[in-house]
Amino acid sequence: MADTLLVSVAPAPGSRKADLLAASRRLFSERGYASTSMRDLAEALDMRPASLYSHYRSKEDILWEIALDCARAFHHRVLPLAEAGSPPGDRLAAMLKAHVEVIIEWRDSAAIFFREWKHLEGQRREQYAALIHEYETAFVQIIEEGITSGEFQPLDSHLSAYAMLSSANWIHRWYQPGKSLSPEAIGDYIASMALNGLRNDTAPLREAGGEHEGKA
Amino acid sequence: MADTLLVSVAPAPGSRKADLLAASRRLFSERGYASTSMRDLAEALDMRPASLYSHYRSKEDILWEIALDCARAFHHRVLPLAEAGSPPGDRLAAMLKAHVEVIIEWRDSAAIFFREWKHLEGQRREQYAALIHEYETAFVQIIEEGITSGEFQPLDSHLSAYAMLSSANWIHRWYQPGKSLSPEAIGDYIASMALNGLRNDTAPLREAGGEHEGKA
DNA sequence: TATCTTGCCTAACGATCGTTAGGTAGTTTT
DNA sequence: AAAACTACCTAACGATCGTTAGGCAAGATA
Repeated sequence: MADTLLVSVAPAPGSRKADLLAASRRLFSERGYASTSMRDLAEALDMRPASLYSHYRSKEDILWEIALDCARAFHHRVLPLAEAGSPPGDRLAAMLKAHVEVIIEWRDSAAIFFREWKHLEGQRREQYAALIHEYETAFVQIIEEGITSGEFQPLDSHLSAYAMLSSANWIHRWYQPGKSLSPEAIGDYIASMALNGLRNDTAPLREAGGEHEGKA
Repeated sequence: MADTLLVSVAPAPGSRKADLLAASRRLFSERGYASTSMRDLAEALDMRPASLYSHYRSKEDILWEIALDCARAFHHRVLPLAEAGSPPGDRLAAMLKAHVEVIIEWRDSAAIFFREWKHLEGQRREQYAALIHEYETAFVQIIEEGITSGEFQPLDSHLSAYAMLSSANWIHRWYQPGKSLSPEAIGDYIASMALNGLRNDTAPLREAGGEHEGKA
């Protein structure tokens, strides 16, 4: 659909433009887009604010490039895994694991993929919302496949997809490279929890799903 | 610890101050704190910007009150459920369900509990971070109880707690009253997914937990 | 050598920000 | 009836915002 958006045009590594992108990713992610001024970015790069406009025509142009970069990573590395021929559970686990790895690898801009893109305006915002919707739909569809085949419980597919993606999307809040588990181990945990839950299957089973249970 | 922070001093319902809080909750949640100006708030209430200062001494004072209100709801309605005498799995399910219900009931300020509090400064920010940490720790501890008793799999307790809270914290992004499921049903889904996972237990079992599985 | 381009600079524009000073009409308290 | 308080107002302050105009030195190109 919006595939032309996803063709990479990354600046040369080590160039001043790449430095600007890196600093923007970090500051937008830490403080938020609205709370990061062009003067903040300039200071981080030891430049004058006006000089930034030699590389980008506006603050929103920077956000747009960062947001697209991150969307590219998710689309290119996760979505192809939806199409393998294995059972839905295996494919979903692989997708979740790849999703987690992208989040960790793109730590600084993952927050932008989830949050800060809302500061885009007009057509860009609509295009980006479509990219995100397309991405989420891949998870919804594979869950529906699994429900149809009987491999998954007949839960609400949208709610399930949002729940498992959300559980991954918070990683950038607490992940610390070196101190936390490896990206692969975290991916395995998240995938396992989404598919098998926290409960130990060898313990006495309980009824699944949901009626009420003693609400105040 | 910071219990005095959690004593409610809510303004009378229907008062102008309550209107201001409601408008602030909605706008801070929709656009973010930094992108909402005092003039925006004034316009939403059909007032002049300066008049807001008859009710609050600063913009941050408004954020602080909203953030505390929301923290109160979580602490008062969820944490007591951690202390019942039932098995960890049952208590955790009840806590998650209550957590979801608070998120939905406090839809407009839940985003502030999770995100916008970072715009608090100095001592307030530290106090609020402590409140959130205290809240999360209750989930971590009950998971550790369940692991010790053998009811839960021996997964990382912090990671598990963050993952299940996160899966709930995204609800405010898509929940639409009337159109979505009831808060109770969503709470049951989230709790069931966290404990039992998506996979149907009557289907052929797979190994749980986490080693690697054929990464590219 | 002459011209063009690149990447930075100084200076400043107009808009918008949170906030304050000072006033006024209506209500409540003394 | 006098005083005090409440909830709003007009006007404006200084700071900061994204951005632009115009210049200048160094390297690339002709």
